[in-house]
Amino acid sequence: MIFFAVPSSILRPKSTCKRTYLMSQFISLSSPSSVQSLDMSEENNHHCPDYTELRSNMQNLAKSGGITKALQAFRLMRTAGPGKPTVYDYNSLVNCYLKSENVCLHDLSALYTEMSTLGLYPNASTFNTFLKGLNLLGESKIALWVTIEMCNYAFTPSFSSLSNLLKKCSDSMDLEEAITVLDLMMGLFKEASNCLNKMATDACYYPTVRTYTTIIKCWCDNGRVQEALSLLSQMEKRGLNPDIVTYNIILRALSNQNMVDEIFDLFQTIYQKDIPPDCYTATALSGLLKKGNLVIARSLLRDIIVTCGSDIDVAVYNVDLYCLISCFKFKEVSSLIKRMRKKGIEPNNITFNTILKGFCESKPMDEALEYFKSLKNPDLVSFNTILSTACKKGDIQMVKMVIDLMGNEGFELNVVGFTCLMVYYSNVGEINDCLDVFEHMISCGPTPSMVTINALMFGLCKNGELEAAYWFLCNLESFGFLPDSRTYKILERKCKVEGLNPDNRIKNRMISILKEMITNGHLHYGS
DNA sequence: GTAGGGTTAG
Repeated sequence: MIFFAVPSSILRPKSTCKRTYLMSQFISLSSPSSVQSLDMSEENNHHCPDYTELRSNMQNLAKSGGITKALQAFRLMRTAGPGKPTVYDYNSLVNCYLKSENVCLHDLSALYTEMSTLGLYPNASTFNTFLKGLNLLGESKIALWVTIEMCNYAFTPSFSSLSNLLKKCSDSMDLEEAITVLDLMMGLFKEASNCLNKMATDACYYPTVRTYTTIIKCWCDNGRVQEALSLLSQMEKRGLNPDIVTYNIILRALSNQNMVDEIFDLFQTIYQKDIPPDCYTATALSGLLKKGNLVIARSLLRDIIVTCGSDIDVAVYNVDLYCLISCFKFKEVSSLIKRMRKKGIEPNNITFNTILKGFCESKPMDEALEYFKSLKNPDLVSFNTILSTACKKGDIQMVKMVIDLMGNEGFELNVVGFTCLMVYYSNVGEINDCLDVFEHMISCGPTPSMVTINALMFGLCKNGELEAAYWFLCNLESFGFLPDSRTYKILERKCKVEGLNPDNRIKNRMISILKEMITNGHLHYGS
């Protein structure tokens, strides 16, 4: 609710939005036992506010700037059930307070203290929200303290928030503080290589193949394959020979990014060095399959399976199965399963879910559902697979049925399920309901992922809400998210379709939108 | 007893 206050206001009329059957169903699914009777005041003895009502009351009090009453309302939320209020509620409290016209350091400090009093464990958004408030107040010294506290909690401040802080410190000639911020900015980017260099100069801590591999994995997981490759050559220069584990990690990253030439080079190196590939080498190719490079992936996979001989495990069979299904070779699926069992390898849930996905993508819905019902132990991924298909097809009856079924089987919607629902709503043009789902995630969890963010970005663009999409992109960081390459691509593509120059379009639109938001009192910070 | 790797859903 709070997170999306601005774009919602762009999209919606002032009247309250409708709650569909589906919305109430999944909200009750995500917080099944949170509704309890509670007296709010003596005059209101017969009224029993639920969690949503308590939260809304707390938010309104915080927005009006009455910090004492807002904190009382926040504490009252404890009566709404175990685990309440959540850290999301707490972040919402702080965010609402920042929207009031009475923001002062004393109150902000009282709010910070409340976190430890109630034993709440902060998340990255908690710190980003406080930093936003301190930025608003121009309190750079305290902002630096909060940033260090954020690092102590093992969260990483964004580069731009550090950059902003650095500017503030430099402007006020706080040289010592500016150097501290600069130091923090340099851990973000140079920590790993500095650490390696320091280790290399000290014989006692000389980095090993495993040390390098650990860091290479970190780079790969963050999509920084080029850095990973340069680290690979650095370790070789230092006389450390990468082994199959190192190569598998790099191969997986290359495969995920569809870097075919580099994959061939890597295989050439592996074979030249006479390092035999293993099961992990085979499964590292799944990214290539997902990118549609079926012929190359299958040929490499075949070679590996021949080399591995009888050592292949269930994961390799699953990737092989993925190949068959991607090539629509359903008739060969049962013989593969038979081969697995003959070798004493029992198919697992991943095997069945891979087949289910195949049914969902290339068979009529009733056949997919039939296969789903035949599963002995469907897990959350099975449910999400069928839910995703129903959502993509815009089949509301099926969506309802799957959600009801999940509830009956004791499964709660996770971030993937919620994202599927957002996709459904944006596909059928119900962008307000899509926003409702997103607001629900922000307020009550589960925490949205970058896939969720991009699904929303896609939904906004698809429904012609470019202004909201630009606003959303430009404000992501303030709320603890960093746009990835896909986020930008979605906007770029939309601009191309409309024959617009993305740079000018974004720039001009943003200026006018921000001006309008400031005029209307929606935006209180940054610019 | 001690460091690093994979396959299914958004």
